Amino acid sequence: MRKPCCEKQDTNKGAWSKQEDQKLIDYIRAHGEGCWRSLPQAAGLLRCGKSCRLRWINYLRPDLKRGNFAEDEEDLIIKLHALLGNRWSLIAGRLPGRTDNEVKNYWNSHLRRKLMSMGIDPKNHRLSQKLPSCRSKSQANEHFQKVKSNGENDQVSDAASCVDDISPLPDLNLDLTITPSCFTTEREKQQQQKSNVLRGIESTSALTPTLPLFR
DNA sequence: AACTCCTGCAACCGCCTCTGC
DNA sequence: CGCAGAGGCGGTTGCAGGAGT
Repeated sequence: MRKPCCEKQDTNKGAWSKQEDQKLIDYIRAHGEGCWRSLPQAAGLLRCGKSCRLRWINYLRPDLKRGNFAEDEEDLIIKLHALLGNRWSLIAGRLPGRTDNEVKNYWNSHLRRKLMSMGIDPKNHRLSQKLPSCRSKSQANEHFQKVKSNGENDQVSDAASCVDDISPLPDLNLDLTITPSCFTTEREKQQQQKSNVLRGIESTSALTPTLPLFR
């Protein structure tokens, strides 16, 4: 059994109070982010470091854009989800002022339902009511077997196969270009390279996927 | 008005990855 | 190279508030 991230006794849990928020803000303004484990004690907070980090990143950071998602943000999330799967931090990285938690929540509460209501399987972005690009029963079976053998949880490869399989429909919005220059951190670049390898993309040059997106 | 059900979101948990030694 | 500690991430939970009956 793994050791807990911090001593569980003597730490507050649940919703943050205004005083706690203020302490965290004041401390980070004075000392900057980093060393989350020692931060609570230094800031006089009875919280674990992870909790402080989460609170700051998801709620207190000054550059956060709060409120409803714009239509273009929705589009981008759907496109990126088709490309990356549940890589919420990568997706959030493309949406200035949005956090991975926010994007994840928005996906689970709004976008997933929206896609389902349009007859699209939110897991793999395929039309769920009729199989795409299968002209005969045998082709459909073959397709089904292929999906099955890929495994349900392999969302990245699944999303990628969706890119391969689906022929463009008339009202699709297909404009998505991701170039390495937009990956701001080394970590993101590494993660993107990893996901490229997973999906069998060797070159890290511009990706211009063809994804099903309905407007 | 009271109750139940549903929805959205903040926060937690546990695993994975990275980094320094 | 292997280990341990810290940070980061995605999945899940729990609660508050709104909608419906």
